[in-house]
Amino acid sequence: MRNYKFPKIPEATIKRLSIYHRVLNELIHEGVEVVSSHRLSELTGLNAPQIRKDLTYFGEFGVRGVGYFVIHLHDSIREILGINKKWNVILVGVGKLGQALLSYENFEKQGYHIIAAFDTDPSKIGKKFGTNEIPVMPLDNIKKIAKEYNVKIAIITTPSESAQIVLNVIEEAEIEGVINFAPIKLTPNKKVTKISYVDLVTELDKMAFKITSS
Amino acid sequence: MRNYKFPKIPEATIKRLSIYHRVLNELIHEGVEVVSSHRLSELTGLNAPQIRKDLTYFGEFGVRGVGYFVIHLHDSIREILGINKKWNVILVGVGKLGQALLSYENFEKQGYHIIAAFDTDPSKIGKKFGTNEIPVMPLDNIKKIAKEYNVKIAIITTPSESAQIVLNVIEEAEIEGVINFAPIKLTPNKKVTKISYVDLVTELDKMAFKITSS
DNA sequence: TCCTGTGAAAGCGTTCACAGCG
DNA sequence: CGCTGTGAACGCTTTCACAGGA
Repeated sequence: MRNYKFPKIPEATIKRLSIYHRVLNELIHEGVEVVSSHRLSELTGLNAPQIRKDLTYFGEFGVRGVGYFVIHLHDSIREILGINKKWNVILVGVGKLGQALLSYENFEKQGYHIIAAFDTDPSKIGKKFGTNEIPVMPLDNIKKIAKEYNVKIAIITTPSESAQIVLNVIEEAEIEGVINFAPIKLTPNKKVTKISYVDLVTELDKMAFKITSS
Repeated sequence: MRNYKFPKIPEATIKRLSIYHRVLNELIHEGVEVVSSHRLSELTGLNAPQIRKDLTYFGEFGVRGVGYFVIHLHDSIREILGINKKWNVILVGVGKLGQALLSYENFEKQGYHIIAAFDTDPSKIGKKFGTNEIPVMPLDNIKKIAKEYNVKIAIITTPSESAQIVLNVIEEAEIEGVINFAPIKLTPNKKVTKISYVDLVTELDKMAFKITSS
């Protein structure tokens, strides 16, 4: 397997790769075989030199005078992002938002399989959610399940008060990546732990500012 | 009212202001009266000069040798972001994710009031969701409700296929800001329309990359 | 002395013009 | 000729060291 530990890839480039990947998916379904950076620009709203630059961080995927072969580029991006294989994921905090994510079909479509959910509420344990019938278990089981299913990513959708404790448990289970929906800063105990934040109120605040200041 | 149309405020600064605001909220509840940029740094994980710089884009809020008065800074940020008043918001697309957001209490707490939800599914129309009993209406009502309640922000949680059509309707209703959860690029018809994207699969893709490449 | 405010420098990401090649 | 690949320039954001003031 190729080593993609390049030194200076902008975080924003990775985000855009994910978007190219989605668009290429659609092009494949439409039967399109070749696409230019200009066409990708139209489809994504990003500009063409940006797209070319992003791609060349990882190699030369295009053909000069022609463009990019859709399937080849799609596969290459999958390999780069590491999504050419299934990822088993767990979710902690089966409130409304957690339940919504357990039913979110795009995760499964993109190869993210939520293998189990966890909650402290006894009335939720044993229940199943989503079309995949994802079972809810007590937090004690996280370590066992994570080992058994090689889980590397966890989603936290607990209230803010519980999120740090949950993170501790998650790190105990050797899970490396956490997507945190709780609006609170988490402090990892291990250096390897990667935490990303999805902050819904912040999104609204940014929008409020834009409207107010325009 | 002061005019905050400053020329060169980084987008990232606005996001951080939202975070400072949240932390200041907590400090107020703890009865803390004064806070230094160093302490804010600990609480947010951002570094202290960054915090000072962010704040001085908008004025001088601190006292040298002392720090920032929590309540004063909190109020100032509210005014800057434009969240010193209630915002009426609508949500379009009452699927699982939409329903979860209709029940998301942090919106209401922060002054974002979802006034109504909209869907094309007749079986959903007339129902009410969330603790605030938010009613679901047909899309035809968007314009009327938006006018009546002075709605400036809409949240789109429809499937990708419907999102562009919904945006068109939203723009008809003179709504300026859209937070789009559908994983598709939307093309606004008006220059004033502001669109922000919350892309859950992209978050997972970024995490997959980080883990794979580490 | 302490902590904020800030200009200047460094660092980083994007844009551009064109070189390179089918 | 067309479209990719890319070094260099540009512009934006963060960092830093210290000036400024209670």
